[in-house]
Amino acid sequence: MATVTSIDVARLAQVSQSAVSRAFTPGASVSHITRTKVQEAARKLGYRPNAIARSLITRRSRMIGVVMSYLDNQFYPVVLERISQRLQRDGYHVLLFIADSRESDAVLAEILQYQIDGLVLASTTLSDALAVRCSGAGIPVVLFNRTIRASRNASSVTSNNYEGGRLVAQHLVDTGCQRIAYIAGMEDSSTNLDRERGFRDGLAEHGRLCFARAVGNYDFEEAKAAARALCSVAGAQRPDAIFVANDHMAIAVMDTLRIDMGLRIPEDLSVVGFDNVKQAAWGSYQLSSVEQDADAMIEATVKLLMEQLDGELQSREVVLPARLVIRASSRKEVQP
Amino acid sequence: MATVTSIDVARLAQVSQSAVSRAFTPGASVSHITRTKVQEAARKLGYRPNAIARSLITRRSRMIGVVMSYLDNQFYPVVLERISQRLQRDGYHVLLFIADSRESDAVLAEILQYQIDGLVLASTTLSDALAVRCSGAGIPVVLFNRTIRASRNASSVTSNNYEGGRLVAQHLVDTGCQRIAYIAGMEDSSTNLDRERGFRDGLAEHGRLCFARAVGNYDFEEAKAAARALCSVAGAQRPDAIFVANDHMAIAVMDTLRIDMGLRIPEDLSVVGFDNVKQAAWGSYQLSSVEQDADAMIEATVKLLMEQLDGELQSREVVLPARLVIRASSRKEVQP
DNA sequence: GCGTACATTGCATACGTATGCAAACCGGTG
DNA sequence: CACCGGTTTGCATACGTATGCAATGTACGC
Repeated sequence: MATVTSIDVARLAQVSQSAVSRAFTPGASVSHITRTKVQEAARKLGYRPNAIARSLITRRSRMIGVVMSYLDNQFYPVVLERISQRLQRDGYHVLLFIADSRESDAVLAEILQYQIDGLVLASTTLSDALAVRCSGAGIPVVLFNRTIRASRNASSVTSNNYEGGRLVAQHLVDTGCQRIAYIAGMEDSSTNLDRERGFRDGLAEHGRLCFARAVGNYDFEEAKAAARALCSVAGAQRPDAIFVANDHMAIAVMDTLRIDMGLRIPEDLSVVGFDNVKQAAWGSYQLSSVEQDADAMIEATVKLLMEQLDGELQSREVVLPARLVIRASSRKEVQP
Repeated sequence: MATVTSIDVARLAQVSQSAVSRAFTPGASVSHITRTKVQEAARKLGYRPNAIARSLITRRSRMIGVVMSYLDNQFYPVVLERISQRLQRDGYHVLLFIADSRESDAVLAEILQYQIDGLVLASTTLSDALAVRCSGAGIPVVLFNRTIRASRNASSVTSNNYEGGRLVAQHLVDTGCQRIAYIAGMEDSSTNLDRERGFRDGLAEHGRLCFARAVGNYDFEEAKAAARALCSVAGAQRPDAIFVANDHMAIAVMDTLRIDMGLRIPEDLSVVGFDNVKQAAWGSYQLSSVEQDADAMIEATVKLLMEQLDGELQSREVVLPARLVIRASSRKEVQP
């Protein structure tokens, strides 16, 4: 019905369609008088420039594809919220894609048809090949909180997962833990690999080995099972510290240990997570955790995108510092 | 660079551009042989139909705008995730908009320029006027988890907030609570109004009045302050039950009561929330809560959108049943 | 008054696809 | 062979905007 175009506005304002277009283009060559005439007419008709048509000709959609999965983990909703706001500030918008099933690569192809100006991949489940393909197709790709092996093909932003893992090892050793275990996320995700490697190296620096290990696949229920598996043994065989690959799982672990198994944290067991999501600070958990600076990561992501939009073709890997936040879920006494 | 169009494909496949278009349109008039020739050529060139150009001519973008704010509240990320998946199944995509600041109405105008086929408003902070304007502009609008006064102008999907509030009152009275308080969300949001009204009516049915009231504005920190305000009084003046307008706040309240104020839940105080987010079931909280059936709400939302896309102009209000899930945060003993 | 530099305007075209219409084709029947 | 119904095809145009280019207008200095 009310599909009013620039031509309608032009007619009413007694100018050419070009003039209307220019009136809505900042910095275009239009006289003040024409611009106001056009704006007046536009207001009268309720005219809104058609972004689709504009995209077609400018070859810029001002849309950024954001791929996520796993919004259960509170880290990601926060990222999504802020990245969206951040992009809005620059006049970009987020075309959201939730990746879950195995066939998501196929479906994501659809989103690429929208001529998005860039792509943020924040999903662990998506194939590396996809990132390579996109970037090969000339669209800027930034991997968020993950990396891929063929790194020449895409930029990435992560926090220093390796160092974070190392800090945790250091902390647990320093506070006198003897049997230090690890609950992994998705085993071949880059975050998990880096965190675990840093953790093991950190232990090795003190001549320690990882006492036990289980896999939670970044899943709440699997993490509970992993905790039970690790701790359903006699006291001397039980870990006295667990590093869990992210907070989402660490919270599941804490609940299981305390409520299902009657263990005290940190008296019987230190627990440390990763991400420092808001829930880690909740009074009932007070979870020690490695902080990822979401704002800095987002700022870096947007910066990388914009650089590549401006033609800087080379991809970069940004690694931001990680910081251990110690709370009440891990012991504090320093070993003499 | 590799901007390969239907014309390129046509040339390679020795057919007209029309044929290419038809080869990619399900149910179009093309011979099998042509279609395969085209697909072959398309594959060879890495051709992907340009959705922008398609939208321009079909006047369907297959994009649905989704407006959210407040992803801290775990209810919304879950909704966003599922609604996105649900729409993807039907070949639609989500253009995300995060509303926060007061000027968001202006920025949202941008999103409307994208010729979105429909709009889901799941943000309490956005003005009613906006929904009316959009719907007036002929684009289907569904309000999710909220309603507006001028309801003829937009469909809405809510759970039965009124009944939910009533159930909570009933439950608290039944379990012998005497001084029943309420912590409100945003005071003029429809969810808060309905929940509170149902709650008060439920109390009134038993000849009770709301014992005390504070406002948390659906904010974590404000909810903590509200809890402190209500409970920093001598025992006999302290509520022995609090209905909190949503789980997000209820968890803040529980932490404050238990940890900052040393109260026991439910022995000293029953706490009941609303939404039944996943965290309510976490072992450390075991929060009794009114369940909103997110899947049913999403299904209804998508159904409404599709109906209106098919030309059914009339708007409808869908109200889905709410159900009280009783856990350990509220007393169980039934009064004789 | 003339020439020049510059700001403003309109014309025409392009972006990549979908689709109405008429032409071409195909197979079968009389 | 002519004819017919049905299918397939290509031509031409449309969607709504941006922009290069030439044309027009404006102001100023000589």
